[in-house]
Amino acid sequence: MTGPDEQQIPEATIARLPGYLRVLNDFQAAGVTRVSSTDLAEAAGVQPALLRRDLSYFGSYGTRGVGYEVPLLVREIGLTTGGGTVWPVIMIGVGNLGRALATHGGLLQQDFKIVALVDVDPAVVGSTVGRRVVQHVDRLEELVAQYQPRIAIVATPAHAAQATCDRLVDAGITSILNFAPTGVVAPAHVTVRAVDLSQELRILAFHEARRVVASESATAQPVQPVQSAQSAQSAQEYVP
Amino acid sequence: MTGPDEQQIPEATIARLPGYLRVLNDFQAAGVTRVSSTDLAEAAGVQPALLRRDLSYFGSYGTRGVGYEVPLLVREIGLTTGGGTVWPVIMIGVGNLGRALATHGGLLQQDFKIVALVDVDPAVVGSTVGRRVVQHVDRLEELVAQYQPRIAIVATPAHAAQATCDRLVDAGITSILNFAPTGVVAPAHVTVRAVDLSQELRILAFHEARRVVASESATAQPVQPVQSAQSAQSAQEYVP
DNA sequence: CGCTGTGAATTATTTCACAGCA
DNA sequence: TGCTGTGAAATAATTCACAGCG
Repeated sequence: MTGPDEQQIPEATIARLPGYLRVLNDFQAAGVTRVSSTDLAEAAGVQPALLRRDLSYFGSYGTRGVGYEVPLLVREIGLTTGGGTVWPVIMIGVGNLGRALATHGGLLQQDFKIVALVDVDPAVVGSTVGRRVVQHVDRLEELVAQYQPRIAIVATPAHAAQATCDRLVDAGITSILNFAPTGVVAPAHVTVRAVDLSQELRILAFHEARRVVASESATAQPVQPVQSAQSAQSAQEYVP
Repeated sequence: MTGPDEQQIPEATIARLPGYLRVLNDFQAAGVTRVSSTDLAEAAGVQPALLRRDLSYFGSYGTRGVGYEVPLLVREIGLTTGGGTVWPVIMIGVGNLGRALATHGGLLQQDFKIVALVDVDPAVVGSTVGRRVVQHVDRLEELVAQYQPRIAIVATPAHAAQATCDRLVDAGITSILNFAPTGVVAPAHVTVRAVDLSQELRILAFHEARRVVASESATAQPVQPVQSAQSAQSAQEYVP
């Protein structure tokens, strides 16, 4: 048994790293080579102490009295979050949303590459989306074996999501980004992240509904400082 | 004084409510009228105790020894998360992603309605997307005044996101769902939620990168190199 | 008896605040 | 001097475990 020494990086920290990387890239593009935790934290929308704590999990990349070297930090966080390699990704479901995602610059960025697009609809199979010909879902296992993706994007209708995920997991996929408007369960060794548009809207609606109540009843109290929830990621991992 | 009873509902709980509502709707559609915290929790992917705690913030909707009445719970959570009204929503940015979102069933569901679509691109302005004619962004303030939306969906390119949000906030928007691949800042009274696709992928990549390191140190057996067999494991130096 | 609702314990995350180094 | 890195404290979120009611 390997000892329990492996510093466990908090999930909350992990979820913030891409954000740090983004603002660091902006700084770098602007020619900034050094940045203090205060400035970086402000740009990223977190407290300076939290930023320092987050970075400290990876080691000492700052210089006391000076700050952090932007290029160094970009490289370190980049590597930590999987940069430096091109991750092959398979996408299941090429409807409106899938098509938008597949051609969306954000997903095609540097470190990720969609190696296969899959759908059931005969009207879609065979068409070209973002330079790739959409394959029939029957070939899913074959395609996974061929391209060896570890990450899959599921953009199927709700009713097909769970079955699709099961097949993906069986085929060897270990990370799933689920856009289907339904929850999916997967074995513990698989990381599942869900992005649900209507859920996000509901959360906003909740806050709006609260605001109405608050402003109606607030005559003496200052308006509820409804904290703005920056960066919302709902991750649901199957826990045994 | 209204007493100290105004229970502050944890943000974490709020984020889970839409998920509960979804599985409750599924149960209801399946004709289930009662459900125990254990069953509901399993379907929602949380622990039973957590579900009970979450629901307890809203009052006692369960019956000891029996469980929860599905219709009652659907109604309560629905109302809490803004159901029962139709929330007008304005969308800024009608590119591939915006178009997909606008026509996506999830967003058009029951409680939300896109009342205006806005873009800058002359090639897009004037076209019809999901029964709505895309308006020029110049009319943004006018449209907000006309339809009184409180919620806005921002699906512009990164460079336009902050300016767009500023205008929206000035116009009176108090909730923003940001799909632009950049962070935006807003006054404290505005709720901002961000959905960033590439960030989600990076979080998955982080976990994948970790898995490689973990399995390598555990079995001394190198795992299948990812496609371009270059240094996929250069990220193994984060052991402090 | 079975299941909810919840105080208490536990765990996770954030913030404070300051020692220590460049 | 100025800013990082981090113990210690504070806060938030989750889980345990069981009293209490239908």
